Amino acid sequence: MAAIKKTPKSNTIIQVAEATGLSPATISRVLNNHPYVKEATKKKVLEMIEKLGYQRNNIASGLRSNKTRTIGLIVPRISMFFHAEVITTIQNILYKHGYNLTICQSGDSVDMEKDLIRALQSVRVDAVVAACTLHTTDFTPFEQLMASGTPLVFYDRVPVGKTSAMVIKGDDVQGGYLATSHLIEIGCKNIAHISGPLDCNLYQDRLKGFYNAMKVADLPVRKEWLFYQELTKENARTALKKIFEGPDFPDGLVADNDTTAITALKFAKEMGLKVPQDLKIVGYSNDPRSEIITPSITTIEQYPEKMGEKIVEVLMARLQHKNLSQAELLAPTIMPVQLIRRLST
Amino acid sequence: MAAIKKTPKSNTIIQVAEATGLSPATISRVLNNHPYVKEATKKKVLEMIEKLGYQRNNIASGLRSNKTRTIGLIVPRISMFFHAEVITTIQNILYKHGYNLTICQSGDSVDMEKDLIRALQSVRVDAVVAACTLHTTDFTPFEQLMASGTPLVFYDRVPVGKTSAMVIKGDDVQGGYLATSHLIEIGCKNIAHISGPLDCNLYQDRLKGFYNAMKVADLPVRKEWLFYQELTKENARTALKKIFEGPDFPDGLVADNDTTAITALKFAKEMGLKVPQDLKIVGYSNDPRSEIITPSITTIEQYPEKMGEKIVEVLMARLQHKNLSQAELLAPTIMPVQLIRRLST
DNA sequence: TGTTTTTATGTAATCGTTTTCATTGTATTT
DNA sequence: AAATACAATGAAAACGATTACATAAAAACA
Repeated sequence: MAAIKKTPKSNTIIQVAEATGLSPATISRVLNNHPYVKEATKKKVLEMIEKLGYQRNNIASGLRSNKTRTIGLIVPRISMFFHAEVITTIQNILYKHGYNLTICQSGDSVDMEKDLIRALQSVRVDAVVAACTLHTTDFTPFEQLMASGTPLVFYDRVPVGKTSAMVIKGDDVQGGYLATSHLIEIGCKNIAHISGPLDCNLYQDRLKGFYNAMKVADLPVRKEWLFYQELTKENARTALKKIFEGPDFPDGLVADNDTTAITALKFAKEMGLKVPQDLKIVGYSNDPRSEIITPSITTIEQYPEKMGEKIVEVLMARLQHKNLSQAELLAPTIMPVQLIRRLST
Repeated sequence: MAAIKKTPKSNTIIQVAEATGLSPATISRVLNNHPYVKEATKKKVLEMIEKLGYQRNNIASGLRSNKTRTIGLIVPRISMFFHAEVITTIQNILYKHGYNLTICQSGDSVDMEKDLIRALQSVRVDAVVAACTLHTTDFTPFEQLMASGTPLVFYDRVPVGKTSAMVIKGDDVQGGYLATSHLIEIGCKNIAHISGPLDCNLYQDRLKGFYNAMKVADLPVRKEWLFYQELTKENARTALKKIFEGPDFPDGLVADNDTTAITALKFAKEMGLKVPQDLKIVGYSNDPRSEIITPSITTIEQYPEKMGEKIVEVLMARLQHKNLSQAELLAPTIMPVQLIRRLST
């Protein structure tokens, strides 16, 4: 006959209260370092907590106080270099502030994203940080989240219209401009551009930057060399095939992510084109792979750590003082980008 | 005079009860699809829930039921390809089971790891999944976690001694063996090995595999070509410098991760050595970079998705039936690995 | 010294569920 | 038709903290 396994009962504030001869309220005050607690009692309580190995139950605490000290984060994929870096920075800083981070991946699925918002809402996170799906055009789930009182900050992939959420984005117009004008400066006259779905602010902006640069240089934009699909390896290949079925070839390519730039590099090699002599390529994001490949790829650095820092800064300001000016809340913060020149150009 | 902003009060089970003329208990039963609820009432309740936009408060639910439907995960870094893949798989499968995942990064710091265990404990996760720090030798924080009743599964980086936790690891002995014997088969006689800290099961095992292969081939192991530092780019460089200051050079290198293999490739290029002619290199983990670099690097595939699936399988078995045999709980599961041959060998 | 203020603590209500127990109604058995 | 089972619901007690309110003790003031 097997012994009945009883779950080891973790001890509570009440155990601590009894052991010290104080009331639960006082223990709670010590835990939350409330000012009105005598130094001696505080010490006594802390010692007892240590002795009993007491661990505050954040679930109970959260229920009563309506604060979970947890931030939810929704991101398309943690395996994307840029996002991994942003997340790590956020997590480290939040940790110092005593907050936990719950990381969720939407996998670029709008439905999943919607589900995740609900899930985070139902665990009552104190705030949400989100980089949207490529295809998120309906922001009502996010609006509902905010309506229920949860602060929300979007980063990188943000709503295109107006929103009452906080917004932190990279300077993608500038990024697109830098990439394109760099190609122009080093002599490209016929530039192709593989961009992403225009639902997404990222690609809208980078495209705008592209057009700006072309206009400044007075170069014509060839529509048949412009693509707006999701930036996967496969899509890159089909786009490249179309571009290089002629009649003439471009001498420069702006790729809106590094995966596409890498694929283009391979494709060029297969076609017997020399990079950078025959074709110059610029990527986007400074993925580690872009540095490692031969030739290394010129790309746009987005400074993910800086963005992570800014996100937490804005978030904490909102969470703590919460008396931010309207202006401060409504104006999107735009983070600088830089061109990293390498051997592909 | 500014309008006082009152937090929008999210509605509760009680609102739903009043709106339907039922008791909170019944609403709760519907929510947990308890069998004893009339089909008609169930329908009525669900409609009202929809209508009111009611959202279950998982904090309250968790407090009462002692189940949060959240799994905690501790991992050194999400930016490591292998872990990112494992995590994504775990998250997707858990999601289907109705569980959330809280992802934490230890940054390979033992102190941080300890803190994270406490943090997860205090949010009362239903279970913890962990890949340890490189330097974790004291497992008492983990033991305490289990003592408090939280199921624990280690994966990849696991305790070396005996543990009552569930363990899922790659076949690193085999991995080390495959890498080494492959080099031997293609003609290497003088093989160097850059491994990691031997505190970690990974490197102990891979080293064991290395020794096994060398022994089978009756090749001598040169201690001055053996390294046990953390596998960073910088450490790889210093190791390589030592190896290649002579008097003679190895013709093969087993690198215990791909970062090291990549660094070795660059180093060889700088030295004017041709890979694979002068030096053959094998890496570990099949990081995407290993495929992209020129020449592409032979490496050991660890099938992260398979491991992720196994982790959830074991976890759910434990969480649901929890009547697993002792044997099943105590025997570590070992996942197969495979050599991916590329141009570096 | 008596009164007021401040500090330190306790009492008890509360957060929103789940769940035990009790109760009612309906079906089944004899 | 009476006795018994079972299905469907409600009432109220948890879960473990926080916190508004009450009270006691100490300090400051008059």
